[in-house]
Amino acid sequence: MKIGALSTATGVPIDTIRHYEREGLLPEAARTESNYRIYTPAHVQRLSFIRHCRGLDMTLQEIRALLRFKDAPDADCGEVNTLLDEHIGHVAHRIRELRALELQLRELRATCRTAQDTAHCGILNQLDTLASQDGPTPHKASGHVHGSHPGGQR
Amino acid sequence: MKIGALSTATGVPIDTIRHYEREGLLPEAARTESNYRIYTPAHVQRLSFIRHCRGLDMTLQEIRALLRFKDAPDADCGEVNTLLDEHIGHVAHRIRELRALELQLRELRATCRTAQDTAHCGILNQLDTLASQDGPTPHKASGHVHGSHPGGQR
DNA sequence: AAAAACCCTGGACCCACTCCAGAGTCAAGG
DNA sequence: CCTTGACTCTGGAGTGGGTCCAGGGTTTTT
Repeated sequence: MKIGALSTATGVPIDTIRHYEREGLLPEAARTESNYRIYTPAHVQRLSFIRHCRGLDMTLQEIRALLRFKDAPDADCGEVNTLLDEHIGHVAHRIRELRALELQLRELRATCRTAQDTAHCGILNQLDTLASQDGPTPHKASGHVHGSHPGGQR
Repeated sequence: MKIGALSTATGVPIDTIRHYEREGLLPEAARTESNYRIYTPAHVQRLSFIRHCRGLDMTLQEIRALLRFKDAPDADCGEVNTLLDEHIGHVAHRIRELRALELQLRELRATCRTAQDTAHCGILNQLDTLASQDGPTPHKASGHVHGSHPGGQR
């Protein structure tokens, strides 16, 4: 199958497939005479695996590590556990952060119940006041779970 | 005060201050004869405001919008509410996603209690099996709250 | 006067894509 | 046979929110 077929088979955009190949997650595909990539069912399986891991919010690096374990069937699986435990830790950490955040935002929102002019807006005033004390700082790479906005996807 | 003083006063790295200026969040500072930026207490206040909003995980775009409202004291504050409500929505949405994710990850982790060789590792096998059905896909820009890994910070 | 500390600009880099330009390839229809 | 359109290729740029660096100039301290 060619790349378009792999794409529809897995639901993964073509550009992303090529990206995974460049990043060494998918092995380089065989080529036709006209330089088209040719994929096998094994590729479908591997791509689905990658995609599932991405769905679990793992980085490509983590997935690469997981794939290395998969490719070395005699290796110790303890490291797989470790990797996963760390990932769970990051996710749990980020959830706690976001919950604290949501609470703050709701409190902030409560300071403005009705629409008035911005000069008297409780929200803006509150943000000003909070700014002169010092509230939360943008989260640094404390874990590895990032903010509330999607990355580079449009 | 010069940029270093502003940096220590607010705890915001120098590079980040210049970045905010380039992005139009901080007004361009006056310059000395030798082209050094000179800041006033008003800058400290504004930078703290920005930083507090970033701490609430708003994008620079959202903060820009908020600052526009702040700079137009007669404008309708209803839009501030709307902006905040949307932001809260995104955060709440991402929390739900991450919770579902954590649950999945814990289930997955439970399939491998003890370290064996990877060929029999419940986790890898499980990921394979899940891959052939189809599980969750990487979250697209459904809200605007992104994944579990920090953005470009080292 | 020399050394250290500060400041400037402009550019590259991070992640995981996403989009695009410009070119080549291939199957179906006229 | 030729055209049209769908498909594929490569390489490069852009996203957000910074961070880091080189290669210079300036100011403060010793």
